[in-house]
Amino acid sequence: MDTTQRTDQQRSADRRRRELLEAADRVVLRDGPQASMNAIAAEAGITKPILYRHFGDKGGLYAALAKRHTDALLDSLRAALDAPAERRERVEATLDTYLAAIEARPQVYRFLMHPAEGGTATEQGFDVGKHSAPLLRRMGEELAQVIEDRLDLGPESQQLARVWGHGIVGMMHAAGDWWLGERPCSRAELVRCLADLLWGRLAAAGDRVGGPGF
Amino acid sequence: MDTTQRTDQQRSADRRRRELLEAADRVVLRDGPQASMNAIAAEAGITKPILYRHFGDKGGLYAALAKRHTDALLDSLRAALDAPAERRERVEATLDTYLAAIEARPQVYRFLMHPAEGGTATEQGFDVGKHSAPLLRRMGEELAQVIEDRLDLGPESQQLARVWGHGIVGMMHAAGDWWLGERPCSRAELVRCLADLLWGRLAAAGDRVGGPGF
DNA sequence: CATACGTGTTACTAGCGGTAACACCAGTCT
DNA sequence: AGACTGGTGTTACCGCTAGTAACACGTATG
Repeated sequence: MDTTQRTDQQRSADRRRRELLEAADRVVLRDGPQASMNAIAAEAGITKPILYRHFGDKGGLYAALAKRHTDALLDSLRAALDAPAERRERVEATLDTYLAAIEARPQVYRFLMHPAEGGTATEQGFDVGKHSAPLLRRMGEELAQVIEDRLDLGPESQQLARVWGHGIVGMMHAAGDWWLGERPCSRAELVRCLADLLWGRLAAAGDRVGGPGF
Repeated sequence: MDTTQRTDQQRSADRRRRELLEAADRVVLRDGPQASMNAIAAEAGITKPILYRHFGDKGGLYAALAKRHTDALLDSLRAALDAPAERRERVEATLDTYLAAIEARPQVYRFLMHPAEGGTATEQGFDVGKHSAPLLRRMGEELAQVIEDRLDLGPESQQLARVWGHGIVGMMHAAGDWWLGERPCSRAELVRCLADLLWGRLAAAGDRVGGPGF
């Protein structure tokens, strides 16, 4: 039970864990969020109980899987957000990075957004949104932090930043989801439209003739 | 098999259908989206096969259920959107209506947003967002229509309106979801923050001292 | 009376998430 | 050597789900 041995064991366990996650990744990429534990175990060349020993339950496995992808996406978003350019350019780069990511791997994106939580009715309480889409929450919080750090918003700075963070992320997400399904325009056009919205063109637009205006 | 009799039968079937939907509503309100067909049948005082004869499968029942609530919510939103007031007031009223609805019945809201699609792996294709949240899509499309009808947005009017419709709905949804979970402020404050965002305060805000600005 | 039909049931299948119980194989202590 | 311990793996099972086949009752029509 000396240190070296325990390190070896831990390393071995970690490697196994990574292998299992990669197998799970392949299956989820193939079958979508309904991938069964049986299928994942088979893909990894083992049987179910091993999965359960490593990840506790299906939620644990899915959380581990989601964390990998979420971390990766957040890294690219941070890079776009931190680039040395002026505000509008950076906003557009961030939007474009997100949209490029969901465009490149729609199955992964779908898995992250709709984890399809549990079959046997665990969790009874109606804690809305608690387990819904951790990726959206994390993106919202990160963006809120960036906004609060860099913008001067007066006394209610923190509250505004958090609302805006989650709001902007939601805007990006919903628009991206719709765009991915219908492909009504190019990615660049979508980015420009969204940036225009954030830049207040909605308030600035004139009423159409004959109506009371929106 | 004359016309009168067939009408009678159809009316009877429709009434039964409505009763079943109301029972399903109660169960979903109590158990959340994981409500089982067994539980719904028991609540309605009948057994499973009858449910399947009426709705085909679980997806069919859920779709019928979702349509009722979606229609009701969209009606209130339309009312707020059509009220005789100026643009900003109307936007705020619409936001507030939506937020009040999800605040009043979080279980219904959650059911509408996360239908928890099927246990046995139906649908193999990776049609992202197709089955995800029909409510969001419908709200986005309706808002897009209103925007296009009433605002003068120049040559790319239609495209801008659709992007904005889905984007604004997504913003409202994500912010609402987060707000419902954390309750960081009052509903009125949230509405004001979101309206500020739509009114371009993000672009207008000054940089914080010492940083390059967001 | 028989025949069709709508309404309801029981009893079942196949598959899911999750677990208990057992087998094997390494290294360690006496 | 021989017992003992801990990690890795298995088979076989439980309780649950969605969904279905097959059968039973009541009721109008020929």
